[in-house]
Amino acid sequence: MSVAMPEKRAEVCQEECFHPEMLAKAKKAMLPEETLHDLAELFKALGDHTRVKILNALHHSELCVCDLTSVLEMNQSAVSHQLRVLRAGKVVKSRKEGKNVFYSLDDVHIQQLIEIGSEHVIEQAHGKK
Amino acid sequence: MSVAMPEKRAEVCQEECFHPEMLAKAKKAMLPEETLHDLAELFKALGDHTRVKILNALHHSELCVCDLTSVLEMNQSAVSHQLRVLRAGKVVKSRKEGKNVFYSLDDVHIQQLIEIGSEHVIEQAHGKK
DNA sequence: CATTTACATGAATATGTGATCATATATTAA
DNA sequence: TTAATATATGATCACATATTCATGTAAATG
Repeated sequence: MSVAMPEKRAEVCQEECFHPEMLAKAKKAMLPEETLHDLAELFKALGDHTRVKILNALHHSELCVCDLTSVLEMNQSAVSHQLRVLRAGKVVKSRKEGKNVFYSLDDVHIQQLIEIGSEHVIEQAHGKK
Repeated sequence: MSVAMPEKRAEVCQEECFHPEMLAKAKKAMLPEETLHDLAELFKALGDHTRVKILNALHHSELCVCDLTSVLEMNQSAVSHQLRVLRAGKVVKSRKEGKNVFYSLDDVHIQQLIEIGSEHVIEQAHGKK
């Protein structure tokens, strides 16, 4: 095979994929590139075991870095590095008080994301298989 | 390093970090490890530019793979690979019809995650700096 | 049957990322 | 000032992951 085969594999199916109106509609309803980019970055910031644990710990109240090292049972450096990612992704905010820095969830959206996400995975875990 | 330095750096701050009750409360309220793990995997599945774009395209209606290659302007292989990740993470579901496979968001939670996440990043982008 | 179409997937590669170690900075105390 | 404490951060390394290429598979069609 593959000696003189100029016919490349179809990059897009040729039958207009059954419902071109839906396709056109979907294309029109796409969020702007920048928003999609930021959205991916947001979820990427949430998409790590350590960071999810941090957010879960911050769900009810602010905590300082060393509180978090205690909850997570991880060393301070690792926690700080992850907090940096969460700060950069506007997922948490920080407040300095003396030698301590207190972290909390950035806003109610983050709380909602954690809550809805938890509901989802818990539902998946229980039955519904 | 490490000749006679018994004094290791404090792994946890020594003053009980100002509010030990909050700490105890946070520890108690932690979701089970398994849930946190699944939650991180869920967000990880959402945390990619290509996959966010796929979910955005699927927001209003199901689409087949080649519809998606058209919306994303990516080759079919790359799209299929990402769909596999979304399937594994229970983010989308699929339905076979003849030669085509139609994908749609798994449930309303996923829609909500996209909506709330979008709100968040749009708010961040507009002012509020 | 053989061919085409729509999709899935293994391998390879380049890039991204998390934990650790060492160290820097800032705040407080002595 | 010097020392100690709380946190931040650069460098490194091991590992994960996204895209591409090539190929496999299932359904429809001739």
